[in-house]
Amino acid sequence: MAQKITLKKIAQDLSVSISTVSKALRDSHEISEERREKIKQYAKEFNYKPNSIALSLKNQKTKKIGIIIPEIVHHFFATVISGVERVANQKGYQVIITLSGESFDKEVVNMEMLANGSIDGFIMSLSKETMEKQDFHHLREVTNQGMPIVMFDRVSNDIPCDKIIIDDVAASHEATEFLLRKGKNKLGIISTVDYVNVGRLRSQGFSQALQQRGFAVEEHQFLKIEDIDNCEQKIEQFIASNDFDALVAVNELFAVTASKAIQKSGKKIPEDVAIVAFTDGILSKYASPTLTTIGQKGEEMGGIAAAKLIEKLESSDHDTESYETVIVKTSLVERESTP
Amino acid sequence: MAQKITLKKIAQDLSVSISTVSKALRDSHEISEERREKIKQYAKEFNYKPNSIALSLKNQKTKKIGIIIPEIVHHFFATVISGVERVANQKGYQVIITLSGESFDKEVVNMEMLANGSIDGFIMSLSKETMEKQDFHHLREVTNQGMPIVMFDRVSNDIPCDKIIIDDVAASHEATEFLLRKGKNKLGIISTVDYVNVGRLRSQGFSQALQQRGFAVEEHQFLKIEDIDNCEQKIEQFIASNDFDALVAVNELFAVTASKAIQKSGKKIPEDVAIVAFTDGILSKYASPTLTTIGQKGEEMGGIAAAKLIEKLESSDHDTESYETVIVKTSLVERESTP
DNA sequence: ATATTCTACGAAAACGTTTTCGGCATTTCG
DNA sequence: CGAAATGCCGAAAACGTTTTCGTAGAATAT
Repeated sequence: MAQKITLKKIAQDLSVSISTVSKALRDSHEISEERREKIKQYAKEFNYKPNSIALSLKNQKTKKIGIIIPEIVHHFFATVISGVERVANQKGYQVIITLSGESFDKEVVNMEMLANGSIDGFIMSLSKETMEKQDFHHLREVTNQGMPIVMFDRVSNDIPCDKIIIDDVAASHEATEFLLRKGKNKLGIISTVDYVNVGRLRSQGFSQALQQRGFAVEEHQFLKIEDIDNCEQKIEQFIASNDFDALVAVNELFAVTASKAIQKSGKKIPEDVAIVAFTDGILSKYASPTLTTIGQKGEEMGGIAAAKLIEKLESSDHDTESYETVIVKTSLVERESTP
Repeated sequence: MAQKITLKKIAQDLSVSISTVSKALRDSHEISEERREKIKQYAKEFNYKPNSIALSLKNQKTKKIGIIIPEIVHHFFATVISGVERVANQKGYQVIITLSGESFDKEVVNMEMLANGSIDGFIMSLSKETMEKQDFHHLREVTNQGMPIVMFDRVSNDIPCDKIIIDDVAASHEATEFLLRKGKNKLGIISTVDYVNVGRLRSQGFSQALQQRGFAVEEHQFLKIEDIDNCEQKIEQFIASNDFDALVAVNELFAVTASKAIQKSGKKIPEDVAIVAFTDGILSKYASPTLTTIGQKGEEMGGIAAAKLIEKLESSDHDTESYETVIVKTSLVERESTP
């Protein structure tokens, strides 16, 4: 009903000019105290709030951050968003989210839609398809226009920008070493296909730890899963055809699926087979048995990403072009799935 | 590096007027074919895309939808967002997300920030604090300005707007009846405090089903949890001090916590105690045993919410003021926690 | 030849701000 | 008393679009 109130309307109603109203509301000493008060009171009464679109156009800043992630229903990504939102909001920024659904095309389209003035900068994690194609022209286009990007988790070395990652190799190394120290010596890893960098790097850390301790590393110890939806069969087979006494899984889902398969086969966790999973999410906490995990601290990563982006946005534009890669420490959370 | 290209720049470079460029790019027959082609080619070469902020200001439409939810790390809310995003994107809209963190104040602030021109309409679920306070002035302010709201899940009857909910009473009734049919007759429910409407309604459905079958309904059968963080102790105590053979839980977390407590006490699921949980999320699917649930279809709810909102936004403004409440059918997903 | 209709383009307004500049009226200073 | 300074306000530009309107010249019709 009540029309949106603008400076113009206030100006008309009070028979002054628009500039006078604007100045009064911004407490300019150019306006006499009497007028200033009258205008401010009127504005308050009608609940005037400056139109943010107009401000964006004027200032060439939107105070909005664009996020592009593969899926929001993955707990890790949800925690990252949560972290981004927290620090962004606190610094007066808002967050626009789009989902690539692991599709390259959708990632490109969403990126283009956001890049046309809707936002000041990006925070993103690449889709699986993008990782596979290694096609980053859309990112390059955006950075060429001077719009900053901060990448996290699934990043590309081809793009110069700030990056927030965990040291996947080191974390996987640590997890593997942890299992070895517990006396396990027949290890396997359930990972993703190699073009997903986190999968490749975690496999690498696994191998490193074994070799360093003088263990052989053979192909049959690696399961690389492409499609998360029907991983069950592959995992069961992987377990049945090997005599593992410990497993590393690159995500919770693989871990809990493996856990169930192991228990179904009559073996005990952690006595017969121990498990360590990446991503300390809700599943690990509530599975039976609960899972020892490598906490990825998504909330923290999101917070750092937002802080870095905003810092770049608010620095006196492009004085120096330097990019940083922040490595967030992981933390091993011990639960029931390891001795 | 390369500056953002605008109509003005194209016009300068090609020595024509801004309006000519605009018309040419929109394929106006007012411009000669020769010029039109030249301009279009130039625009394409420099990858011109109209500035969306300027368009928003001009058209008084942002093509953006604002979402306010309590938390994003709750799987149900994540699925809703996923649904909203899907249909919004498909219809050319983008999605801005803010989180209330169950806080009234943050809900109000976020709402005010978004209402100043940033978006065309809201999709939201109320924070717990807002439900408790029953203070909806911020919603009323927004609707008074003619901005449409669609509420889902946690809604208020005091606000005239479209609503997307499940029939909590009926669903809870159905779940309870299901347990009774399985021969269970000592039932309990683990719910939230009453000011959260879903908790109250689900308790109500539970009672109804029991009464309809001639069972007594006593207070000791109800556990109402306020704080989700340390629900464990309360649930254990609830189970220990009652001799239930079946439980209804209003969310997955309560259910799996109860499940663990029951198993710890040496009882078997579902033989000794059966469990039905609300919200068919990831936890139910992977818990041990897997949980029979009432699927809430968050993705679908989100999709419907977005469709309804966009329909309202694109209808010839305010011809009729009619509001609809859509009740999304729930579906009982049988798994191992019931016989 | 004059009047009318096209064709093809540009000027300008509008969306809602902020800010620079200029100017009138009054006061202060020399 | 004249000049400079000050207080207070409005006009206008700018951000990037789209769209309405006007118009100059050419083509057509009378």
